[in-house]
Amino acid sequence: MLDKKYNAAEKEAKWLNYWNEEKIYSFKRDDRKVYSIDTPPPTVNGKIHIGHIFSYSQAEMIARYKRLSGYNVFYPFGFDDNGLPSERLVEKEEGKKAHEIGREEFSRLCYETTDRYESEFKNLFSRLGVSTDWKNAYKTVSPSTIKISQASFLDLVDKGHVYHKESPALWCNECLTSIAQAELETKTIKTTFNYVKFTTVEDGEEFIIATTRPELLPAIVCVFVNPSDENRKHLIGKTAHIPVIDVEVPIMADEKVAIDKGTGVVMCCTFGDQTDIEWWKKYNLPLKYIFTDDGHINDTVPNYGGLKIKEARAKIIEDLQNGGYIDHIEDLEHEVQTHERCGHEVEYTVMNQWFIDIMNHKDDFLRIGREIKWYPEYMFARYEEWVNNIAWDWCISRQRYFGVPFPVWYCADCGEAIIANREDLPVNPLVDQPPVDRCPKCGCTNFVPENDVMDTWATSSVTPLINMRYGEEENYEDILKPMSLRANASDIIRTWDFYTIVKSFYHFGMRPWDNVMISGFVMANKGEKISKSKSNSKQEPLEVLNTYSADVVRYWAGSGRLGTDIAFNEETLSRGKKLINKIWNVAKFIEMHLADYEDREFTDYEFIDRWILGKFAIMQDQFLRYLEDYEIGLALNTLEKFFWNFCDNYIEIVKHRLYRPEEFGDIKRYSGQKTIYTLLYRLLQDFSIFFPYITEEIYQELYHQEKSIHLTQIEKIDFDFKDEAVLGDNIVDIISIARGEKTNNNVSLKTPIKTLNISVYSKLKEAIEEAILDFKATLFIENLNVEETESSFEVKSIILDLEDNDN
RNA sequence: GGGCGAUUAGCUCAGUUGGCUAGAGCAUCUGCCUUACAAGCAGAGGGUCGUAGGUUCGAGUCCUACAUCGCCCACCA
Repeated sequence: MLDKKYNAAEKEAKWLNYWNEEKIYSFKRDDRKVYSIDTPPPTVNGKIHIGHIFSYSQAEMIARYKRLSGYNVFYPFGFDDNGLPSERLVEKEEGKKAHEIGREEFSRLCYETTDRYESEFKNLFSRLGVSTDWKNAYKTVSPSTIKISQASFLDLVDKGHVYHKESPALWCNECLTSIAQAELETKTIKTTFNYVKFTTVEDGEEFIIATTRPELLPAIVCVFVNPSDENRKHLIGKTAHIPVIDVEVPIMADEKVAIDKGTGVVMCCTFGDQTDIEWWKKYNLPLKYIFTDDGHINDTVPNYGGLKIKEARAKIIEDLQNGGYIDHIEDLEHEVQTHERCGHEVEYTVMNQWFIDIMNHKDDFLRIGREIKWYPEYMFARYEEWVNNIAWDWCISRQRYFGVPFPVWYCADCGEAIIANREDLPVNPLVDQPPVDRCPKCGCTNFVPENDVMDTWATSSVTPLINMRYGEEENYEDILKPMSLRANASDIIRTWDFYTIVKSFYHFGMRPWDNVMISGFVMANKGEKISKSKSNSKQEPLEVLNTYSADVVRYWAGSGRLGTDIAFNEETLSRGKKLINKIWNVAKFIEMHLADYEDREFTDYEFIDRWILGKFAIMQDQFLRYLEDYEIGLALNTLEKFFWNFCDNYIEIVKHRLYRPEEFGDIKRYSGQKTIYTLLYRLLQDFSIFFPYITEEIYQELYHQEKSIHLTQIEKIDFDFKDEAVLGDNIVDIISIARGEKTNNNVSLKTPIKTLNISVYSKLKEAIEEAILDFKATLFIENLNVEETESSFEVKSIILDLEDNDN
């Protein structure tokens, strides 16, 4: 027997435990088709926020849908505990910087801390009802993952897509590491635009350069004007004298200078921005690098050495002003590039870095991107735009500690890079010996290890390889190449999706997955994104789960259109709560009427039963079509709408027949029983995608043919009652009008109708005659007069038995 | 500046390839204890579908322009 009230907390704990013990979601190879999902390993940086709940739920529902559709679902989970986010977490918890703690101890703390958070994460996601096989869970710093990540590196080395080079790279002087273009976040800051007077050495002509970064004056190597700039092209070929710094640099011509921007004269420093690097390469300019790694001016710079970058800026402006070299200063608000992990402005540095070639294969990445089906389709445009706009190869080395080490040593004499052998992986060059005794180039016997570790994306971009156990003897390469689905939020299209495509193309020459499903964001308030740094997410996932139950939270997470942002909305949650409650109550009602029910072949359905079965068939068709397009929210909406109609109209009509067999006969009652038995089962299956807990509870009480409702399969519909679906709706319309009449008279719906006069088209008349007992019982009709008309229908008059109501 | 999306009832949102009178929930108002459910049920009011043009027999839906909001990118001279 179902309980009178549904106690969500108790039941959810019970079934979660049951699923774990019975291994309901475990993955085993069998002869079914595999549907595989590449799930984002959440970054282990301390907090799961409500946004995770949202986007993971959506992919999870697809896993359940595919399972119900008969697929063998491969749905693993991972934790991204590798790299800078974990390091920052540990630094924050310890209140110390990594270099103060020491490399070895720091790594130990990273492992310990991430382990602790991962078990919390696991509990939270399990609680949410994530139907993953935890046996296949991975971490991005485990030995097996390091092995695969290093193997990926070796494969790319073999294929010539990796190079090691001294090259300008983006540098974060807060995190003390190089970073990749994808890790940049733009930020608006207030600064000043300084108009500095320069002069030509040849004839002392004054010209002005506007700059926001005067501290770069000591790094100036050249001045550019546009060759077609009529007012300034006479400067080309002359020499510029730099005030205060007192150096001379050539004035050159380049088309890239915008005549109307600033003063039309640009200084080129090494390096202030992307264009500087381009010019530096193009014209083979000298290198004057003036910053230290931790954001100071180099000691070699007179007067400014040792100052922080911003201090130097202030001082040089002051010096320029004192010397009369400032024409004027304007306030300016502009966007700067910052490191997304810490929010600090990035600089450029030149050092030895490992790069993956991106620029030479953009066309391939676009082609592969087009082979993948993107849901919603327009998300492909974001990918395409990103690929088209990439300006750098992918710098994968990080001057950090906690991550996948490069399997590389260098010859101490000649610098030749020695790469590990594949069979020795995983290796840590800081501990392990190189695979050769002598440098193959110069023959010396001294080696130094590579200190850098890999970018965290270098590893998370191989999640399909991790999932397929790439390079292992027992692997899933045959079933996961490609995987069926990648699911993630729109913010990591440019990183996770893009880099995974890059790697998959280089390793296998093919797409990593067939489909990509992109979810939107949870907004803190309308139009305000939840920010990692601002922590403006007011809803703690665990608290929300405790308050509303997992099923209800999933109702919220499953609503809305795919790819569309959503706000955390109490109203949606209370609507979900009501729906859950209604499911419970109707199940109780149905259980009550199935006490003597035995399932057997039966085709002699009553008209009203055929109506609701026909309505269900139409709904189910739409429902499944939405799910095929990964439109969870629209599918749920369709299902929900049908369900309320089922409760408020069908059940209200059929209940009389169920309660009073003496009046209607056992066969008519059985028809109703069979209908509610069939439909509740099918509804539970559909709802189980969204509400795994309550559907399991009801299924186990009422049906329990399988070990779990989540192991059942949606069967094809073998009935076709399209005509009844339309005619029945018209009958319901008439019922609604008659109910309205009662309501308008402020009387109970039980009030008898003395006489109901209606006129209806002939087919509807036949239907009403067929459904006459149900119809009359539902409205408490004493006398019914049905007139026939050409088309349409009308309620002519309703005479209520008001006296009866007074009793 | 470039790309993408959004704009529909007081609020949150559906509205599929153009097709009868534009829908739902919440909120508001009016009723109803009805042998599952008052956390319920039955009703009512509420919209010139962002603006202006265009295509069409017909436009919330397609096209163009504009406005507002959001996201991503570029912009450090």
